[in-house]
Amino acid sequence: MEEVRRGPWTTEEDLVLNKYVAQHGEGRWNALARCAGLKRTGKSCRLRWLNYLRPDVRRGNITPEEQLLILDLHSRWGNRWSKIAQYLPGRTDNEIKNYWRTRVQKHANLLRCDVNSTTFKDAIRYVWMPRLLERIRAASGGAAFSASCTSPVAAAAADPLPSHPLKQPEQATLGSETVESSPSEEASLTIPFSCFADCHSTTMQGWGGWAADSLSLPACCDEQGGWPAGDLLSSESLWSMEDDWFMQHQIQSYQPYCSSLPPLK
DNA sequence: AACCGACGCAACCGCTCGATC
DNA sequence: TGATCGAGCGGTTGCGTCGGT
Repeated sequence: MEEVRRGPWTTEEDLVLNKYVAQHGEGRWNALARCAGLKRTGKSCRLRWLNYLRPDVRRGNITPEEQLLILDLHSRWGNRWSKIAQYLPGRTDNEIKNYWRTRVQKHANLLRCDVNSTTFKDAIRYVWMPRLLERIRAASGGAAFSASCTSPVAAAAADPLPSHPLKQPEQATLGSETVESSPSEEASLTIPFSCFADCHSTTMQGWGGWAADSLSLPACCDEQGGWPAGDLLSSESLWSMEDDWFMQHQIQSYQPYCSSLPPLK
């Protein structure tokens, strides 16, 4: 029994795997590993291909549009990374999972609340996501979104304030492809990748900059590490951390979208 | 320049599920 | 119907990098 290689893949191994998949296609990974002469497990080959070698894998920072989508889909489905990844072309479940753990959970820690707590979910929904919408809208000038977006997220980003005619399409769409959806769960989900592409050139600094400013506010937390007592949105501390424009428009504009979401599981 | 801790990402591990026999 | 195997998923780990001291 030949020893199985572990650890980082070499360039040579990548070339072999690439060549073999190009010639024979994906699947039957154990057999592939054997036939290609790779001293790796089938699992390892599959993972390397899906997460790194696939030609359509996207690299670089998660864009604000992608962040918004991740937050939205995670609020619906939880840690269903592969399912979430289906709606972010070129992004892998591993990448999204890493993003969540490194960025989102970090902010939950900074706020000293559990990432699964209602408090943090509310913060995401009523503070973080509206801020993302604001940033996306500012970066795109609004026009890029309004042309092609049909998702609630995109509609909320594209529509002039304060009205948001939220659409309820029958099926979810992935770019030009239709994605199978169960009516009860995903009926209102249409993902605007065409408009995402429009906005990719406006990639911002990412999570660490402005998001930290808007969420990492220990002063908002009480001594137990939670938000101050009372309703999150009416908290004086929370109000004071956002600018007037956001308070007057963003939350108002976003709430119809939030209320249109299917119940969280 | 050296050290050190935090961070981010690639890769691994254990488990589940479905197909096949 | 149970055993086996391949594939996929979510959680976890290990290591390289980078910034601060």
